[in-house]
Amino acid sequence: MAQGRVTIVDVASRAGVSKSAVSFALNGRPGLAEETRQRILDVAREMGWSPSQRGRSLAVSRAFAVGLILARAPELIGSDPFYPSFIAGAEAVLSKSGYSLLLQVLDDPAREADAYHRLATEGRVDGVFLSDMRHGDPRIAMLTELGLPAVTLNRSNISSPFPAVCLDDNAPGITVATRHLIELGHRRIAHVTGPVEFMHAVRRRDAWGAALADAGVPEGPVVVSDFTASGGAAATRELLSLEEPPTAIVYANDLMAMAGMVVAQDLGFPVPQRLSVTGFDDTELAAYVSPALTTVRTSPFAWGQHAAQTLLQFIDAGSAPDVELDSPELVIRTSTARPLEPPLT
Amino acid sequence: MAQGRVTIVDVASRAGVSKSAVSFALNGRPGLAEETRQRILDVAREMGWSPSQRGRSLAVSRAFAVGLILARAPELIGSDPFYPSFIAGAEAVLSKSGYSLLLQVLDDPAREADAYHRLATEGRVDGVFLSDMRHGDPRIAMLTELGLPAVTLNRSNISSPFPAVCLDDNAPGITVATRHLIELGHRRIAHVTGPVEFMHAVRRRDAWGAALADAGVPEGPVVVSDFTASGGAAATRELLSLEEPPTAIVYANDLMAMAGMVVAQDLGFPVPQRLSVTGFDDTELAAYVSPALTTVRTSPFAWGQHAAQTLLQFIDAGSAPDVELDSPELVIRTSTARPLEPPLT
DNA sequence: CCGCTTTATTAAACCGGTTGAGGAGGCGGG
DNA sequence: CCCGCCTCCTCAACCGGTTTAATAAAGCGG
Repeated sequence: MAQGRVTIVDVASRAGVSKSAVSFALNGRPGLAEETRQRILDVAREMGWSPSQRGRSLAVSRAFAVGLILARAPELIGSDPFYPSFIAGAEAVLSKSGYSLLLQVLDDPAREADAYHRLATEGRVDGVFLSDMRHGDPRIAMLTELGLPAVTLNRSNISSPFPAVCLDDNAPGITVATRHLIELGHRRIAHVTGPVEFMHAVRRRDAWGAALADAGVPEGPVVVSDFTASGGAAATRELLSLEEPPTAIVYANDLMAMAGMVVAQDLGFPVPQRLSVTGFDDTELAAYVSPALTTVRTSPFAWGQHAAQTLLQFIDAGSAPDVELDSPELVIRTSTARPLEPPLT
Repeated sequence: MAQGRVTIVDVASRAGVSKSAVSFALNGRPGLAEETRQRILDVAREMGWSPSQRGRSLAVSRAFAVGLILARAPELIGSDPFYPSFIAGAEAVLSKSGYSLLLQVLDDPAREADAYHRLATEGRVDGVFLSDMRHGDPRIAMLTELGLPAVTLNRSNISSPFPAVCLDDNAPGITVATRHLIELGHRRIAHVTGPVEFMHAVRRRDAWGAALADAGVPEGPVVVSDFTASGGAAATRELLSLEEPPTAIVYANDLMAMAGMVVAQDLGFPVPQRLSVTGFDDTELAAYVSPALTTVRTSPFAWGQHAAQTLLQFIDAGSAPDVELDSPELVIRTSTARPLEPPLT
């Protein structure tokens, strides 16, 4: 059974009307007697018919799908809890609107341009999410050229015709984390950042620097890392081998912070007694390591929801306002404390 | 510019041939002069044309996409590194074949049936991955009924018309972890498992039990948990409050194990001196916690690759053999050691 | 009872490809 | 010289919907 799929003409003939009538009924268009509409819908339900997305897509020139392209090394994707939650949030609003999410994962960032190009020319999607914004991000020009709608997750540093949905774009999360350390009395505060090609990495770095400058605290050392546990461990080892090791480290994500804490304790820097540590993300595990990690709680789920909402609106209406999500909050746990020796003021 | 997309007829007229000719050239069908074929392809490339997936899909009654439906709570998805890696692996082979991955995330497992139904009747996908197999999994009957091809990730306990791609299906990973603990001299070995509706949870439990029975070691206590850090912490607290606490715990994933280690140390059970711990997954962080976690290394990426390969073959040919991936390997680190007091034999 | 408007419905074109049947031209064999 | 066949290519139908324009029927004022 279920050999030949049931199509609109099957429904039409069963209901004794033309296929146009079925289409009208389905899409709630005016010009059909209420009774007829009802009968058609009843027959459709009874026959278990849903309109073929293929036919529909072709007719209305829409894919009813949006794309997300991840151009990160697979192992990095796995450890970062951001995407799954973001996707869950986006999916929640997409599926409600009959849209699907097309996910593409690239190991080789060089093939990224090609991937967007194909998504666009093949007409597989009506729009895309642009994540991990970079400096002078080339994807913006490319998508403009292709005529493919997009939404950027936070802003790039170049002007863009696409709406931006921002969460912690100016890194107030890092600002408040840094301030927290300053208030505790720290004066040698280091920073472990992500790859500098990412906007969010430099924004966080800048926010950290500005918070220090505001308080008249000299800028501590910075190590550029890569968001992985091994990178965080290496960066920490580097910082703690300095002649004057920092008394606190602001990490750009939880994973590096958690790995860093272990390294610190191994090197004879108990946390938080001799080293305070802050993370970023508030992954579930952060509350269950020892000491529990003080970190910045972001809400990727909400971010996904708003990004999807904005993207759909932009696709529909041709324009959509930027969205600024609530600043993330600092979750203070036990990985931060006053420094052992008070600073010489 | 880019107003009207370039279509097959544009290419045809530009190349001075019919659209059939263009189609033939594109799909490498015989019956075209080599020179003509080349000219057509040149024109197509020059005009930047890729065939519209919409038209193609409709004509050949194929979606050129496969689906993955995740019916887990969003926060659980985020912390589990399995899916991102699995998806990356699947994507690697899918995109090579011109297929896309449709990802759907459901908060409410009750809506799962509906989701599969729509995917099938709307014709959005040509097949799906079935993950997190459950006892007497109802999805198998549903998909059979819908005529939607599928591949199951490990087997269900009911017969299935779909090929299964198995990794650690009989949980040899847990077996070897348990044996490792037995060899170290442990005699009170507990187990923290995932929700029992999942096949893999009970398979792991059974493997643990069998390994103990094989060695003539009495079965230790079992706590059913939920794969989360908080669940792992709670389970550990429960186990260590027993009158006779275990000297070792086999956890069903790393996240629970890592949270469990912290709880243990807090309760005065230093790891590995008074408690040995094994995890499952070998997440990146596992090597960077203290003590470093002894765990079972699975390869979700390879699993994704094989699953996609098998699914495509099954869609194409109507049948595909089951695949049995290599058993995962035990990575011995420092969270396991001989028990303090030798057991009274 | 006619012509005009309004309402309910349908026929047919269209979206952009694929595909089976068929036609034009060249060539070899009878 | 004609026929048949092969090669190369085109025509037109088709996939399953949407949408525009046209038609049939009904309402209505005069």
